[in-house]
Amino acid sequence: MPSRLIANIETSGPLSADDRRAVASLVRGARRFQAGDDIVTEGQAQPHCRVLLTGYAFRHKTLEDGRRQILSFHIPGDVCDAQGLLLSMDYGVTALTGCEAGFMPHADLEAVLMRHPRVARGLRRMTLVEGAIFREWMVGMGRRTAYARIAHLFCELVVRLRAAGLAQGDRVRFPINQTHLSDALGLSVVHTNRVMQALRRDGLLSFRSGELIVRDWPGLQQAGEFDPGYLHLTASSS
Amino acid sequence: MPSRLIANIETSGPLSADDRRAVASLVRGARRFQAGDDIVTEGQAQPHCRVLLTGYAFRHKTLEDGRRQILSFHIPGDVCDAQGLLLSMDYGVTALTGCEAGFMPHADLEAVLMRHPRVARGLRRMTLVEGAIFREWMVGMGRRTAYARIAHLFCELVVRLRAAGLAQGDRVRFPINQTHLSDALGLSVVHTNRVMQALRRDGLLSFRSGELIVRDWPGLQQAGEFDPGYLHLTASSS
DNA sequence: CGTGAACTTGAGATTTCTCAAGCGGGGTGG
DNA sequence: CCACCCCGCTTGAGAAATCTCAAGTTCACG
Repeated sequence: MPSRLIANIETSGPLSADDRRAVASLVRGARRFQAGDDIVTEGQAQPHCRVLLTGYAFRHKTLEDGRRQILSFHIPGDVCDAQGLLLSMDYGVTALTGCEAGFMPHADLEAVLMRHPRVARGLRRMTLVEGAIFREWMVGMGRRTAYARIAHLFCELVVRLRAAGLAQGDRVRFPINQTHLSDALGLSVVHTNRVMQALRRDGLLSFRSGELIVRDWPGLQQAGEFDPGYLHLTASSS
Repeated sequence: MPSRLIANIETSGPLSADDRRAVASLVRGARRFQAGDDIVTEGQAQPHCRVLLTGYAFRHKTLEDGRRQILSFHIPGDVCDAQGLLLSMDYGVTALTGCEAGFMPHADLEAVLMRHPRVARGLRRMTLVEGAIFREWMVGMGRRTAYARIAHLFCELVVRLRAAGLAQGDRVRFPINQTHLSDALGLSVVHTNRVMQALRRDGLLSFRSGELIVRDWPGLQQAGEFDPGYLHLTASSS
């Protein structure tokens, strides 16, 4: 069932049939969520980790006065709250589309980590890649203009979705709106809107109702100073 | 020797004498670095991970045109490049003061992770806390003003250094200058300077030649919207 | 046909940046 | 011992990026 999760784990090296079986039986009870539902609520402890099976979601931290920072976007095969295994949850995860998420009971997960070192290593690698993406976002928010930041995010999404086989050529269906975009990039909606217009005007992309079409891939990469290395999509290590 | 590292690992639960011995014999050859030296060079693969034993350091990504983003500050007991074990290094680590760093050969580290689950869990927890700090910085850069961002960073440093026993009451010796500060917070040096003056004027802190004195701790926390939860300093889990 | 969400526009206010220069102390060569 | 120099801090002033508020538009949907 959780074949995308298994594929993710295997980027750090192939699993044995037994490893795969262990992961498969670890993931239970797929539950459906509607767009906008909380999959994981900020601050609330859970006895299991959630794995996204289908659909999209995003992680966020929300301040008291409503300011929100989106921390990452999740695609099928991502573990939403690996953090919950050892730490309290300091962020929430919300469904971006209707989606299905399975869960992995913490105790069982611990047992698998213990008995299946290749699985443990794969999950470790996934956590590290996640950290690498956080760092790249930090560079964007700290040191890139709005124009470059938006271009960069779109490059990242396109590359990730392509790698997961969820893109159709230069076209990607990814249902984020300009509010999500602003919250992910630390911009106001108005400014995001204006910069998006500039990106369109410059012929780099089209974007409407959740569908992104890349019109000029080299141009978009250049505008976003995008180098996909940090996504560590190739199976090899250093 | 690497007692601070062991203490860090133990926040996720006590180690056995055997575990501790394993960690101790894993860490080799302390090497000295001068302030400004690269401890880990961006993009360069290494056969070992570096552990900071004494002194301070910081992680950063540097773009071609010189823009730099500081990603985190390291204190004794931190592993600088756990990432290198499984992924190529997409950031560099530079000494902030003269410091000593030991190394843990990757192969030996893998072996310890395999044979000492409590150590593995401790390191896993350390990686997760690191991620939590990244996320909090993202919130700062995306959604907080310069004033709050600076206050927040100082709160974080004070709390971490206190927890490590490296603070003297409300006084903390931490040798960063305003350039480091700007690069960590995504600000220009000029603006950082002006906001620092405002923080002093408001009676929240004093800061000169690498020494920070907190003058009004509740005020500083409030100004930075600081809640230490994300640092996960208490030993317990969720 | 009415409604709401998302997108767009205008205009003025703020924040933050850039450039350019001056200041001050510690270290060094003469 | 002094002059000089460099680094980090500070200041001024104008420019650019980005934000806020407020309103208008579009489009899908019931």
